[in-house]
Amino acid sequence: MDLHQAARCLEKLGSPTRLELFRLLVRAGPDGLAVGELQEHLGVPASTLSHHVAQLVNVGLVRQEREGRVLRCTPDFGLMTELVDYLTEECCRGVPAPKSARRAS
Amino acid sequence: MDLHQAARCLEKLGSPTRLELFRLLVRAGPDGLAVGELQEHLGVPASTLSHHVAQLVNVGLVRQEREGRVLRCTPDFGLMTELVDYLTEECCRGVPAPKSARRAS
DNA sequence: ACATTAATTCGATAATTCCGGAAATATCGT
DNA sequence: ACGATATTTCCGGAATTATCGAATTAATGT
Repeated sequence: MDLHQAARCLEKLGSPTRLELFRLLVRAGPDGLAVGELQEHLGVPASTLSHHVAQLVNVGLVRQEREGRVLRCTPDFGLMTELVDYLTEECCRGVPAPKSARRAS
Repeated sequence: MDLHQAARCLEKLGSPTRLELFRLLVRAGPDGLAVGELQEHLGVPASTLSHHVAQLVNVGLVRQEREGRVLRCTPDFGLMTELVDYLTEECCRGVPAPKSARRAS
């Protein structure tokens, strides 16, 4: 994860609607949620929601898989973890490396 | 840290310029950096930079303290850590708590 | 008071994002 | 083929954000 990818991910998570959307997916179990289910939870018009979902898919934080008429959305835990790791490593401690607890890749 | 505060912070970090700016402050030691020093590193016009800094100050991720003619900027490690913790807790694991409780809960 | 340096605010323009209804596409059941 | 459901794409307007030169405020030294 480099700075530009991190910024793109942060930008997309930096909207209340999209952050909540992503949080719903994370908490929704391994099957994730269909777009329609997201819509019920979030209460935004279909086209608007579609735009938000597309942006998260675009940066890779959400994956979509067709299942009949339904598009099932699942979060990419790996990418999200990379993002959090980047923030922890690059933006949370003053000194380059505190010599202890250096476990991340 | 609630969802809306997290979204506001993420939004402001979600710009390459501001993310690099914040990263510079984090890595700059306890005295942080003056706005002018940031400008040298980032190479962006003074007024543009001032807006970016102001946005980070606005959400509380950066503090400013006057020191003579110079405005010294320092990152708020506490808030940044809260943000990372929020993401870890709310957006990184599918199940509410993975049974083997980690340290803070 | 004046000049100098540091940084912000102003003002105007350009670019981007957000939103949502209407139309289009995809899939399924009959 | 037709109708129903799920979702996206298209389109345009409204709102927001980005950019940066010029003017302005703040602090210091002479």
